[in-house]
Amino acid sequence: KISPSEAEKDLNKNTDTSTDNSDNEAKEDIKAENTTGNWLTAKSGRKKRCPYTKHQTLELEKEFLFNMYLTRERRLEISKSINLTDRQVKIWFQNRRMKLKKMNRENRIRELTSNFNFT
Amino acid sequence: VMILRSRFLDARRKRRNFSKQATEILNEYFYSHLSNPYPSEEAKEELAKKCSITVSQVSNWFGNKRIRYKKNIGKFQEEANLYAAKTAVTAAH
DNA sequence: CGTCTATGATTTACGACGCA
DNA sequence: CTGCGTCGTAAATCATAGAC
Repeated sequence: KISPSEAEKDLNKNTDTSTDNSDNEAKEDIKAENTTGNWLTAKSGRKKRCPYTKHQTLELEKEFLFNMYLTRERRLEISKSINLTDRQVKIWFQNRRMKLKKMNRENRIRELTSNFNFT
Repeated sequence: VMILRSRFLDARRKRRNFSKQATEILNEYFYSHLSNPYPSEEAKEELAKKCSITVSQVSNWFGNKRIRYKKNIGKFQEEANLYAAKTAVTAAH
């Protein structure tokens, strides 16, 4: 439960305890280099985000409507038909499922709120 | 009732900038945790409550803030100093 | 009032971790 | 070990509130 993505943060983590009391003075040095911690470490070698065309999105969306999860075969067909790599299609479906989950969460809350206000 | 209902539902559709107080609270947290501005899920919930926004909105805000701050630290220097001073006072007492 | 820029939200792409 | 699942995020991009 505590685990969620702590790993990545651990990499950037610093000892907060040292920050609290700190013996100032040398602060300037520390500050200049470290105030921002390492969290701004850029991710290396990542592919630049490339917005998909309307056609690609539409096809993906249609397929998602048919099934939220893809078989390897289907994934291959689709990626080929819309000119995306199969990795991109895999990731698109993962992201799409997360989006759906988020939408459901919001709808649930909204409904509760509506009832509270109007019934 | 239905009118009020639809009004409420519509209101939610348009994006509004957050209130000044909300932005204040978010910035205070951001600048007082500048070395690691990644609130935990619990912290996000608390911030969401204090700001009267959703946890998702808190996440969006931090995501945007981190990347925009990083992209142009200079532009945020004044703001950073302002909140640093403010939290210093708070901490002082 | 019309231009723009700042701001909140959404879309790609991963890394870290999980499980079978 | 492979391989695909979720989760949280970076970074780019979108949409348009709002400042000017």
